Amino acid sequence: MRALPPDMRDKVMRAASLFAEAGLDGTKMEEIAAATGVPKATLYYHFDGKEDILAFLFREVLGEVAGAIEQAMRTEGTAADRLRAAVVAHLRVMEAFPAASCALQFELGRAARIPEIDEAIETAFRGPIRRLLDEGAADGSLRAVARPRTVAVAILGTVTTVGINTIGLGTSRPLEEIADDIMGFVLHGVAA
Amino acid sequence: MRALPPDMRDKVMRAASLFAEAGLDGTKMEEIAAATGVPKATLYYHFDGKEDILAFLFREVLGEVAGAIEQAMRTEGTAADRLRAAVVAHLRVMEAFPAASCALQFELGRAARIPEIDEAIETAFRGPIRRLLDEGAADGSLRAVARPRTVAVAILGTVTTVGINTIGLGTSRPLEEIADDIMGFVLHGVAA
Amino acid sequence: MRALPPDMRDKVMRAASLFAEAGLDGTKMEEIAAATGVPKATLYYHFDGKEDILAFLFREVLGEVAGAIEQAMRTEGTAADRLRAAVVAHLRVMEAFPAASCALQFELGRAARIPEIDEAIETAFRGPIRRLLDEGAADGSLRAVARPRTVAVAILGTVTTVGINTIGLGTSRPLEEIADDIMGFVLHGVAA
Amino acid sequence: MRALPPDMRDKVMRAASLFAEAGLDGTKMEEIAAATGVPKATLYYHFDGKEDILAFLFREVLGEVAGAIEQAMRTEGTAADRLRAAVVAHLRVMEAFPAASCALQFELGRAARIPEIDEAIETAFRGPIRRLLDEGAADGSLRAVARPRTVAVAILGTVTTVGINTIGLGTSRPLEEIADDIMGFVLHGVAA
DNA sequence: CATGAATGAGCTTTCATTCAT
DNA sequence: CATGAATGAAAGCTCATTCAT
Repeated sequence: MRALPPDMRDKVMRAASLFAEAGLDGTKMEEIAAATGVPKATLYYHFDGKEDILAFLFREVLGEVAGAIEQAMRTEGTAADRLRAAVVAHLRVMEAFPAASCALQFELGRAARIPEIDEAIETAFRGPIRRLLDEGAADGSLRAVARPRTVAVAILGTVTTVGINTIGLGTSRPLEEIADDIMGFVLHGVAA
Repeated sequence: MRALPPDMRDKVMRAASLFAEAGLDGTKMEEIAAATGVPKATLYYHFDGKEDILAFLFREVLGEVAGAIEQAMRTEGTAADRLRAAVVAHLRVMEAFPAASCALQFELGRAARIPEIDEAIETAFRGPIRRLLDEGAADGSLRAVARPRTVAVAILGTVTTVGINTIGLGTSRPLEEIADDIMGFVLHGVAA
Repeated sequence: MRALPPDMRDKVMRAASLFAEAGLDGTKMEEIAAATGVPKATLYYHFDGKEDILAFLFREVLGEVAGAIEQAMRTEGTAADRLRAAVVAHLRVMEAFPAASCALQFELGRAARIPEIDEAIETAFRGPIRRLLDEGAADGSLRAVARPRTVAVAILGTVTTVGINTIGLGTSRPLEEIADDIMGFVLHGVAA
Repeated sequence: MRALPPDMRDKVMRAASLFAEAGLDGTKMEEIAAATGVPKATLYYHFDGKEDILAFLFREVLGEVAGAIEQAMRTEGTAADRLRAAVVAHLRVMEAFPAASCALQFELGRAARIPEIDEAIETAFRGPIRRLLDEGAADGSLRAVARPRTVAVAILGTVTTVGINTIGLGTSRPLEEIADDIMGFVLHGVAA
């Protein structure tokens, strides 16, 4: 993949909804060309192929998420507060790039096999969350859990699944409300 | 899809890992024929096509899950106890059919669009869990939540995400231990 | 390449003139399909690709030549007589399959790199001619040459070059006459 | 094609081996650019296209051959002597430009269709040889043949075929020795 | 019932070529 | 003059699906 001209990035981002709708294999280069306004051959000039375009989209979204969560983690307050901020940040990215987020979620199964992507997920999500769990155990705002990695995965699963089920599929509820639902569950569980 | 000869079911189940690895589009009929030992044309005699084979696999797994969860729900004990039993039952099916479970998870994005499948997921998962939440609120073992559907989705997301991350990807930890992790999170959250 | 149905062989032979006209790269599968009456996909069912079709044609022609020359070599008479018979046999094959012979000649440069083809040429041409040179030295009808392989190559070059320049390019002179010209040169050279 | 800068000629000659290896169609402009060190677009600035580059190479080699043979023909001695000198000159050019000579030979089938090239071949090879045959008949060093054109073609076929089979394919035997083999055959044939 | 053989319909990818700078 | 960037126009090949036996 070559360095992209500045305007190309935005054009290519428009392909996200295609991947979200139809997946990698279901999306034809012709369609990407039509949706982005970039001729097929030009896409091949800049990218190594369809898969490379999808990987680019993933990198962009994961980068956004990583940035947003990182920023949330620099917030004042207890670890619990910052966990909420991180969840909100994550949801906000899903709101800003709904199509790409859906694509990421739907292709995640396959995407997670690509080491580069898995690493990016670790960096963007699991790592920060795990750190928050540690800090929360220290500052007393969260309880110490036996397996932080598993819990981080659980939180990630909760946020993305609920996120896709609401934001991703067009149900436009206020983002804060969704965050409340998620945080209620994530913090207190369902026990009485 | 015609009624299957008894040995065919087992043969066709062997195709699950192909779908799990490569997805619907990435799996060729030729490969299914090779993996199952059933000639391509014979598959077409019994099934309507590739998609029909995948749907068959999904139906099988979802049927198993539905059965297992239903059975768990008839257990003695509080709603919280039965929730645990349901989660264990779900994980047990994932353990019994890892490839098909992965396939289901990975193709879920697209699969959820097929009404028949979405309905099956509602019947097998979300419905029972929601009922348990209601019963728990009644018997005092679970707290009353504002949006039971969202919480059901969150629990489902937790179980499947953690499940795929452990069972699906080959990490063979004892199932009870994984269930403990999940239930700790689902019941009590991460708040101190 | 699968075993060909009997009628397919003849149909595919019709592609020879395309290769003769335009070469391997200049001949499109679509054109082969049109010329043979066999659908593109069916060609791919039987052959591994364009190159495999050309290789098939070569094998057929080289097989014919090998057979014809071998038969000529079993003729009565001196080695010189049999050399003439071999040349005539070779020319007769060129006359029977002019297009394929041209294709073979024109693609020979590249074809000769394929070991299988080079071996076939050795078997069909160079070997028999070399044997004739030996036998001629023995029976006194030909002179003993220092490098039989080089002379065999020279004879081959003479026959094919003259053959292509006459038969291959449509000049329809009687074959015996061409053979006379060639044999006059091959036997006696141009010295006074 | 524009007038070439002096260093360009040598750079472009380096493309000969590509054409020899893969032929006109099998050689990509990108590869020519890489092999010559001249950017693709710059090649297009100087040449009309790929074919024009190949034609340039042919013209260069054929020019060399024509010059060498012409010079050989101005030699003292009988026509037979000069025929030998011409063959040696031809072989010497093949030795000096092996790749381009191979390319010429391999693309000859197609090249011969281009009138300009065919004319060049007539001028460089066939014409001079025919003239020698005439002169030889006159000075008594060669015999009078019925069809001088056919014999010229035969000699040309002999020289190029043997040449490619020895020089072209890397067998580095002394050139004079090869010439001896060829002349032995060309002058005296293989009759006892 | 089961299946080997055949094919229609596309899709990705490649590349020669152009052109603005 | 020289060239990096861009693209129109194919073409090779694949694969789901059909059907005669």
